[in-house]
Amino acid sequence: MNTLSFRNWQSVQDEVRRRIHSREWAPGDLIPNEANLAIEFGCARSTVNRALRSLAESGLLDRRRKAGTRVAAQPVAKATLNIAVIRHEVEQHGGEYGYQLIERKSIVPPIGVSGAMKTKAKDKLLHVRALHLADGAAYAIEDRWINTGVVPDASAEAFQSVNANEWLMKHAPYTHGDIAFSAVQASAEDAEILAVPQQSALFAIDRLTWDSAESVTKVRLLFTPGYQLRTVL
Amino acid sequence: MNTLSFRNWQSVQDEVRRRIHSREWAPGDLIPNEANLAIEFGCARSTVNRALRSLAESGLLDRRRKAGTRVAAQPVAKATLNIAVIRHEVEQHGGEYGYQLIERKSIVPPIGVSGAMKTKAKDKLLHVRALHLADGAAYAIEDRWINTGVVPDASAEAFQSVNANEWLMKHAPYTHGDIAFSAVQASAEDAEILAVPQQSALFAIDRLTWDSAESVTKVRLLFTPGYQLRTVL
DNA sequence: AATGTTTTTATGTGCATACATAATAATTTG
DNA sequence: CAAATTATTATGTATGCACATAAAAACATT
Repeated sequence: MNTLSFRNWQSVQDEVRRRIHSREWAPGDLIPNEANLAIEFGCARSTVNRALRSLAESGLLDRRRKAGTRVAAQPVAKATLNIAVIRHEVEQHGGEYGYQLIERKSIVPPIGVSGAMKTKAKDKLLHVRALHLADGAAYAIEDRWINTGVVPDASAEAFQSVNANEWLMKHAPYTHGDIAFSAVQASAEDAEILAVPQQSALFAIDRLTWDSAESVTKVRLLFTPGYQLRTVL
Repeated sequence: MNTLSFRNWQSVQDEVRRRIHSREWAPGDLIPNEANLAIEFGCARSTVNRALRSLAESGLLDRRRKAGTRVAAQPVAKATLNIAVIRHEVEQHGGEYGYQLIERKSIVPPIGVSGAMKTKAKDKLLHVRALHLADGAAYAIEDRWINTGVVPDASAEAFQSVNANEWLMKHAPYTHGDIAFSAVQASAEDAEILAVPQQSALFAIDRLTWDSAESVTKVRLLFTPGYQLRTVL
């Protein structure tokens, strides 16, 4: 075994990847510890650490103190999606972005919404419905609830020409959120707005964002048939 | 300005997060450089680097050499999805996992499939269709093509009791892949197999994995209505 | 044998220092 | 004045060392 020299963490990572891929280190196997790998690779332990940590983050390795590092038995495919701003998404595909407000009013939301947003059942929320267009054609319907208790400025905004997503991005900070993807059938109204057959399968993104313990906004985006959300593994 | 002491990278990260969240550092703003932050925080530059690098990875900061670090104007919501093994997904929800082979044969695929998999148009591929069950009820249909040129062992496997995904995980390494999510209408056949109304909106996951320049497998999973893929931001 | 305690060990992190690299800014040159 | 050249600067990374921490393993105790 000639002590080849891997002088940077990327090449160490590549070498580890290669060994896993070639089954030299099979799924479930315990691999040598950092100190030994450092000796073998002719670099500092911190360099090995950097490489292994990065691989662990991407799900290829499982690491535990004292227990050591092993090749993930089930490389849980971690796909990182970039939930882009719709404007950018449209423009990136060479289309011209358009926006159209459908409805905007302050009302008491259905119990499901106030429940999810943890607002008082009788509190009014700002309801905004709008249409996103690509080259003049419908692209996605947005149905949004805004917690004006948390974002009072929203009450003064018409959302006539500014879309709510971009406005909120600038004016309302959030700490975390959850997001869900699903497939839903187009309602009669949705189908008409999107100009697609009734019962069409629409791709839905539901997002709920929070500022600490308070909800900021809840939004559902319904995309026209054919929409795909893609990423790499 | 009292020099508070942040002795670990997590707390530095928290403090940076706080400043961004409080708009002390607004979206688009250039923040102080690592060296100065290190002085202010009373820690080493490498600690600051660790914190900022991590924030950049999660999309909250944009960093460029010499240009410095700025708060992302559009915190591109990066959602990391864990595309779990179906068995685990079912079992995690407290269900009993079941598997059922529908069809398995070696045939010349449609031109769309050989094109996507970059195999010769006349080469046969192994086509496997199967059903994943949760508590005896249909959960998802799997429609898969396996490149037996790359995974010859698959020809000898019946996939009668072992599902193809788990078998491939163990026997076929891959270097990368792409994945796409979409909504599709159930075909008559799919609807029957899944025992759902025709034209139901189904959530579809299409995955294509590669071993260097050669495709390993192409699979489409169609989930029963109501399926949601969730994650946090 | 079951329980609690101590040791051991591999990863996790912090620090000081040095140098690499990319990209901008300043300067020189034609 | 435009183009090519040379600083300058902020991030990126490698290294050696020290110590922290989680968890397994060994040991002692009841």
